[in-house]
Amino acid sequence: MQPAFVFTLHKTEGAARLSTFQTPHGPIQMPAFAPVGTLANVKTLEPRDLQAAGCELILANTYHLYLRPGHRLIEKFGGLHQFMGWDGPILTDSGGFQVFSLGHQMKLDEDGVAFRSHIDGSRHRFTPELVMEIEEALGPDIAMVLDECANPLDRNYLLQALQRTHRWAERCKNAHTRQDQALFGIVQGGVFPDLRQESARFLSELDFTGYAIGGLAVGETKEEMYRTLDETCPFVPVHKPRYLMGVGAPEDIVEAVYRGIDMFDCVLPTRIARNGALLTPDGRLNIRNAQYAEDSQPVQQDCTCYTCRTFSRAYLRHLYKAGEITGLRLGTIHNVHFMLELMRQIRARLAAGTFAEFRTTFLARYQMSNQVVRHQQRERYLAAQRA
RNA sequence: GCGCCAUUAGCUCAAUGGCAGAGCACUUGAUUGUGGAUCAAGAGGUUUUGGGUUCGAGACCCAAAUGGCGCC
Repeated sequence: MQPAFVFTLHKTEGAARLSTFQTPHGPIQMPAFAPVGTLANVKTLEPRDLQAAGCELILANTYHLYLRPGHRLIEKFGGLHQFMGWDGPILTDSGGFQVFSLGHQMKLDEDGVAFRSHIDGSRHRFTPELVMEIEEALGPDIAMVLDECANPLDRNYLLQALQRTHRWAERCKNAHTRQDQALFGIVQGGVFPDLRQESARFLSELDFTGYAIGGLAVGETKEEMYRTLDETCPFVPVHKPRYLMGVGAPEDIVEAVYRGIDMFDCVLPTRIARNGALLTPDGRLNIRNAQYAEDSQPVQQDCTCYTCRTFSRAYLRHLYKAGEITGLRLGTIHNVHFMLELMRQIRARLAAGTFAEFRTTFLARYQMSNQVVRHQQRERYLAAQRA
């Protein structure tokens, strides 16, 4: 019988990897980016929009869906894929992160975590076993273990939290039964190389289908995050997918691929789209800025997304200023397309063996533009205003 | 025609005769295992006009303008 999950490493360039991860709902070309659809919905988008952007993986959330509408209800509808009308691969986060960031009156002990709902204050308790039950009911292709995402700089606390997270990982592994669902472990340890390596070693022995690096992009500097990846990736299994949770910004993704990461999820592109920040190769563009009021160009000149093929910056700005929901949707369509196009370029460059060069030129253009080009644009705009 | 009330930032409104402010709107930032939220910073004033009282007036007095209400 054919195994449900096959990870194929096609090529490497330095630490960077070009690969494919086969799932029951299709292959995921890696490095991959997963837009976040916490509530079984990528905000403002529909499955056909995601398909149009070339999306091969989306993320949903155990904590949120357990609270509302409930995992048993989703199970009755045949699982997440059928419930939300998306037949591509889905990953669910375990809810660990959300309990710590959203839940009220959280109480941790060896057995699990008690918390109150951020929606209605009702009392709940997550254990590794319950979270596995919920994720199996939700039915994503990839489930995540319950972990604790602690302050990455608090070494004393991390020491204790790490042991518990490891015991929870083991319990998740033992409780997980679905063969058509992959279970990923989550390496923790903050910014400390010895803790990360200990975590990677411990989890490697449990033989998960894939490995996530958690607890980053939560308060440490970018330099600390990159250094932590340098010191962690060599210690996770080579022939398994590597997933950097919660990252990220375009520059972070390029840097993380360079250090050996295969997959990402992040709310950033969709969230900032709803606030008018649109991604371009020349850096972020805030479509609400006054300088775009009469700008007839598309958001991004060479972009093939529906938004850029169809509408001017002036029209988008108008929609945002007027609070029209279509603006949020068109902005989200563009940002998701931008991220997935970035991943396609990364894969093409890895295939061609020119990723290192791409990293340099992409970052130079993306970051320089933030400081220089946009400053010049702004100066020109202000000069025009004075005239 | 007479009487009463009102007039302060783009809008809605504060401000014992003693430094002219807030909310919204506007201009910029921020946003990393979702937050259409929120946060941070900034700009914005001949207090309707003209006189007067006072050491000092957005406030008190006189007149005008504009708006609202009431009564012949």
